[in-house]
Order: sequence, then C-alpha cells, then structure tokens
Amino acid sequence: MRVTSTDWSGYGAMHRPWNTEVIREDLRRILKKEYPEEDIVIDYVPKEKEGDYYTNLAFKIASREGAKPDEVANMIARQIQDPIIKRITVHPPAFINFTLNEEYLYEQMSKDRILDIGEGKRILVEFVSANPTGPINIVSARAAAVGDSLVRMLKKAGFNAYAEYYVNDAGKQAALLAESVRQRKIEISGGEAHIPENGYHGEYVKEIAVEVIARGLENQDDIKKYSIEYFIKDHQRVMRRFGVEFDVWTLESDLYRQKYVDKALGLLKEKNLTYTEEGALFFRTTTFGDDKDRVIVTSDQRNTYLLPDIAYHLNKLERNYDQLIDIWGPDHHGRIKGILGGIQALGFSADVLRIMIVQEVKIKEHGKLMTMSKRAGTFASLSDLLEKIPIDVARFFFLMRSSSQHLDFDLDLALKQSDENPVYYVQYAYARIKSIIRFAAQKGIDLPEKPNASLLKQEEEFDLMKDILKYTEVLSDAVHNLEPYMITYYLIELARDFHSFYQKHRVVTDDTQLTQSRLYLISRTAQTIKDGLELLGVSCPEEM
RNA sequence: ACCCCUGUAGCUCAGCUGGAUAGAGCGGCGGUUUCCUAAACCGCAGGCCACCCGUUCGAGUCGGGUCAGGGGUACCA
Repeated sequence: MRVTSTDWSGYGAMHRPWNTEVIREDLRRILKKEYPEEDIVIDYVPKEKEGDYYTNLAFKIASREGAKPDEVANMIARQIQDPIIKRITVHPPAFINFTLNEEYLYEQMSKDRILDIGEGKRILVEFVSANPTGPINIVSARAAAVGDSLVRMLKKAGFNAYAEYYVNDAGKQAALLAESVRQRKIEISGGEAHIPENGYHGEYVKEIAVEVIARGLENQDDIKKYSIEYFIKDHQRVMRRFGVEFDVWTLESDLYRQKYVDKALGLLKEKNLTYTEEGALFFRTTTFGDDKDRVIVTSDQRNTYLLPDIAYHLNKLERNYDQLIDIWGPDHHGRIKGILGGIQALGFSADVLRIMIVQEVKIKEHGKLMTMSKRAGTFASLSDLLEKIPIDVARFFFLMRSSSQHLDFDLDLALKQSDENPVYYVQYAYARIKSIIRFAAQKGIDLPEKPNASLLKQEEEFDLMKDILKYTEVLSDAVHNLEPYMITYYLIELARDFHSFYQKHRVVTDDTQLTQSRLYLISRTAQTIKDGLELLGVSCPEEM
C-alpha cells in the first residue's frame, strides 16, 4: 500500500473532473462535448512553446484505433471550436495546444474564482502529537508546518477542516519521565540517581526536578502530573509561537476515563479478532494485511500503544468526520498497518484514514550536516531553531519540499536576510507592489474598480494574468496531493514573473488609462501572493 | 533478515494521471540603476535523470532486479 499522499481515495483521482472553476476544467468540458467517453487530460504547455494548455488526447485515440497520431490530432483540432480558445495548433508528434483568447483572460482575471472541492465535508487533521516527555523536536516542527498549512488549504478549498493534537499522557513513556524526574530529585537532595535504562537523561529533567522540589511534590502521581503538564504547556506555548493553532487537544488519559479503551478492546474481542498467547493478548492484524499479529495487552497486563491508538481513532470516528488525516514522523511507519487494521476491525473502511509520513529533517550548517541528537546538537528543539531564525523563514523552508522527501534545512541560507533567501523574494514582490500602489496614490491615481484590461498586451502582462488564474488550479492540486510545497513553488514562480514584469514595464506613467490597468493587474498579483502566503502561515509585510 | 524514504546540474530540490529540446533556487562567470524598493532583473556555463532488464508508438515517470545513502524494525511511543 502507498503511504505517501498521491491518491486520495474517496475524493477521486486528479484526472477526474472536480467541481471547480478553473481554466483547465473549461477546456476539459469543451473537449468532453465531442469526446464524452475519453479520459481527458489537460496540462500546461512548457515555456517557450506555443500555447497555454495542451492535451495528449490524440495519442490515446490513435494508439487505441491504430491510426496515425498526427492525423487524429489534426482532425480533433479542426473539430474543436470555442470562444475561449483563440488558436489550436498541432505540434509533433501529436500534441494539441490551446492558446487562450485574450478576451477570456481579461474577463477571468476580474472574476473571483472560488474553489469548492470540499463541499463542506468535515475533515480532521491530527499532527505533531509529540509525547509530553521532552521539547518539540525538528521533525515535529516540520509536521507542525505541514499540518497547519494543510488545514489552511483544506479550509480554503471548501472543507470544514480541524486541527487536533493528541497527547500521550497515560502510557509507559509518561511513567518513565516521572521516574526520571524523581531520580533527579533524589540526586539533588544528595542521593544517587538511578535513571531507568530507557528513561530520560536530558538536562531539562533536572530543571523539572528543581521545580518539583520547590513545589514540595512527593508522591509519584503528583510528580508525573506536574511533569506531563509542564510539557503540555510547553508544547502549547511553542505551537502558538510558531503560529499553529489547534482546535482540539485530546488526552490519552481522557480516553481511559471515558472508557474508550475498554470499548475498543470489547469490540475487538467481540469480533473474535483477539487471542491469548504466552499471557499476552494479540490483535489479529494479519486479517487486514499485516505481516504479523500485534500485541495489545502485554503479559504483565499493560496496554501497548496500539490499543489506546485504536480507541482514539474510534473516538475520532464517533465525532463524525468524513475523513481523517494523521501526520506521523518517519519512525512511526511501522504502526500504519496496525492502526488501519484497527479501523477496519471497528467496521470502518480503511479509506476514512489517510496517514501521511513526514520525512526526517537534517540541519545543514557551514556546508556540513549536523547530527541532531539531543546530546550533541544545538538544534534538537523547535524553540532552539526559533531562537536563531525567524518564524517566517522556518515555516517557508519546511514547506519547500514535498513532505515525503528527506529535508536538508540549509541554515546558512535561512540566515541570509537578502538576495538568495526565497522567503524574502516572495515577500519582496508583495512589498514592491504595495509600494507602487502607494506611489500611484500620491500621484492621484487610484486603483480602478473596473479597469480597461484590454490595454494589457505585453507578454509579461499575459504571463502574470495566467499565473493568477492558475492559482486555484495549484491549490486544487496541492489539496489533492496533500502537499503544501506546491503552493510554495507556485509563489516563487509568481514572484519571479512579477519581478520580470516590473523590470521591463513601468506601472505609473502619464498614461492614466494604462497605469490603472496595470495597477489592477499588480494588485491582483499582490492579493494572490498574500492569499498564498497565508496558506503557508507566512507573514506578508507591506514594506520591507 | 524484514519494512519505509531517497538516488535528476558543484549543492538543495521540482518534474503530479507515461508524452515536446529534462526545470528552478543556491553556488560560479559576465552584464543592468538619471526611472514606481538592486531584498530586483538579464545573459553564460553546468545533466548518459545511480545501473541493468522489461512493458509501450513513447520511460526521469510504470514493473522486476542490482548497487548506494538515510531511517525504522520491542510485549516502547
């Protein structure tokens, strides 16, 4: 099975028509009228080639019918006619290229296209969910950026999307933290610390021990409660600082209190999907395609993570979401089959949950990759990273790569405040536009309500118009693939096209009509940049 | 031993349902400012898409194999 996000079952594959107002859908509809049975693919024409969009329809038909592709292409080209298409050209071997009508572009540009592919469906994105036993690490930071951006994108695309953080406060790790703190407390009081083998050795444990002493906490439960809460608060604070808001924080301990764990266990037993072996209770995940069955209750009667995890997903499903998305770190990929098995065991389709694995992050400084072990690395935690670089830069960099890709975080580049840093490149385009609009206002030229768009005839102007219209298509692709980096790439491209335009053509001139048309064009550009940066959770300053 | 991710320009990466002469940023070299922000723009150099086999009219993209790097493989999460 495929764990990364390309095929989003339940919402249709990308080539299927979406309920969206985008240009390539207009083209698809036109072709569909003549070829209702065909699976029509519309893509962008490479730069430097004639036309804006193309289809490979002729190849498909020719291949199936044993005809010559170029003849089929010419036949199709003769057949298709529509006001939005200025010109259809056939290029060897058999591409059919469409050049859009300028009038259509002018008209589309002044139209607000709203993307609604979610149709109000309820979708829950759970991410970060770091154990409350230490600071937020870099991979979790990346997951935070990706998850938060995803929620913003989904909302923009018409979903009712919610962000959730799950806190493992009841398991073995929490107990280990408490014991580690207690040992440090003994040490501070003059005794010898016996930290458990798998316990927590970080410096921060000592700090908590000091706090615990100051509060006079003695028994294990109180120490545990204090330590866990310490990190929950820490995580909440850091997430807020990073600009990530969660709608719901769910505690594992609450799932126990509300009997969800008992309920899940009962359901599994009831369906005869468990058995006992050597004192441990196994869940038959092999029924659902796992390579071996998994233990859910250990021989010493403790629950493994899988049982409360299944209970948690039962809890989520009972809250009536149409779709669940979990974002996990690379070290958790081994859990996928277990949890999907659990969901199916509870009677749901495996499709209701999509699990994204966000790959690891390495920090690169002075051309060298730094290890990020808590012992050696300075950048073990998100807070450490944010001490060094601005939030905008951190978020943008985390969203520059597809999430299934290992990420090398180039700290030197991130620290550069000018030139090469792509964050500022995009922000600068926006600030520049705002500056031009202010300049025009000083000269007494205001943004027009309805500009005379037909004055825009330059190549760079058409490039910008097409970019702006492409925005909803990019958003649609990004949502479908659950990949925010597509937005990032698009914004860099849009900024580049604006900077090129700026260099070549003056906006504010004595020609008031043309000035107004161009003001309108660049203000639409600015609006698009701002919208896109908001999806990434990156700020958009008016001046730089 | 098994599982996951990855292998495209000097470096970091795009290239989505197979389609045109494989793209961008950074780095390198060379240019651009009496004018709305030079945090910008323009040009040049740089690639046997790890390798082999297969499917196909067509493969960086799909399938099989090999090699290499990273991560994970508890009755931890």
